[in-house]
Amino acid sequence: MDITEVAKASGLPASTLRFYEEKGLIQSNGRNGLRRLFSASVIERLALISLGRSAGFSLDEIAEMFTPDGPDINRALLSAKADELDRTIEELIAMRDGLRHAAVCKAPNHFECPKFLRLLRVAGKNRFRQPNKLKEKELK
Amino acid sequence: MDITEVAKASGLPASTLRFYEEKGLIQSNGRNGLRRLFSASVIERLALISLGRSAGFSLDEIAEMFTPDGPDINRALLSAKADELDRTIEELIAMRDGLRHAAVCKAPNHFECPKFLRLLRVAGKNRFRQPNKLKEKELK
DNA sequence: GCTTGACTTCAAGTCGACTTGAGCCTTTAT
DNA sequence: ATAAAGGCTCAAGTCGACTTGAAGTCAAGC
Repeated sequence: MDITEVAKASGLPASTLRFYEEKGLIQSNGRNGLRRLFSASVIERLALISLGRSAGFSLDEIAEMFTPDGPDINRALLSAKADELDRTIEELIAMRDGLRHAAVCKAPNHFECPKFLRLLRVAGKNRFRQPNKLKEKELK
Repeated sequence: MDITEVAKASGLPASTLRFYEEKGLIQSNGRNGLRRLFSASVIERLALISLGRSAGFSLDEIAEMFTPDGPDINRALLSAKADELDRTIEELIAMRDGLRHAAVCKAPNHFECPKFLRLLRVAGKNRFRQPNKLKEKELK
């Protein structure tokens, strides 16, 4: 497959594919003149990369997982991420409940509402970095 | 309170407080010489900002919420974010289950495991940008 | 009176994951 | 034969939320 086909099949722009190749996340198996040739299996690989990204792995972490240096490093890492996700999920649930409440709360000032204050305490504990916002292009 | 007290009370570095002030997220009420003076209420405000960040609002969005131009813009926005969080939570739950499964799965290749493939499909739908990783400093 | 240390401003740097641009080379259609 | 389409490389730019650095100001203690 050439890069455009891979781009279409995966939904990723060609620039990203080149970038991933440079990072060692995918390989092209040869060239046709200048042009990269990919085997069809790269699609699954890309799906796996998407999956990893969605689960919160960085590209570097994903790259490591693809070159198994140790025996069970992957499994340990996977479990650890699952645990991490678990915590994140609980935080988000508290957050969601708080938002929903705040949206309908009658109290003139949220600080007078005990429910809200409880939420505030939860949130205070979990200050983690947030994703960048999506760009227009990525939204449609 | 001076900036160091606020920093201690809020857990945020002074640089962040200056940055927030510049962005209009907080106000200092006067100076002692050059030095900013803050009223104690800034602490609650900062907690609210933290809360907003944790819930996925950008600083700009938070700033907007603090200057209510419309009547119920806040409530609508809060509800919308709650809905958004709800979707995110479901995705993360699928992701977590998938990771947990992958960590113990016996299949030599995950692509041969139906459970994993199902997860892969879910993940494929939700490619959203991920947070930057935390820095050392922020971890401890 | 002079150092020290905490504050100040303003500009520039950082992080990760890409994207964009400039300038070149090839294949394909006219 | 020539031009458009599309791939190539490499460097630089982008995004948001801060952080860092240089250079200056100021009050307090010796």
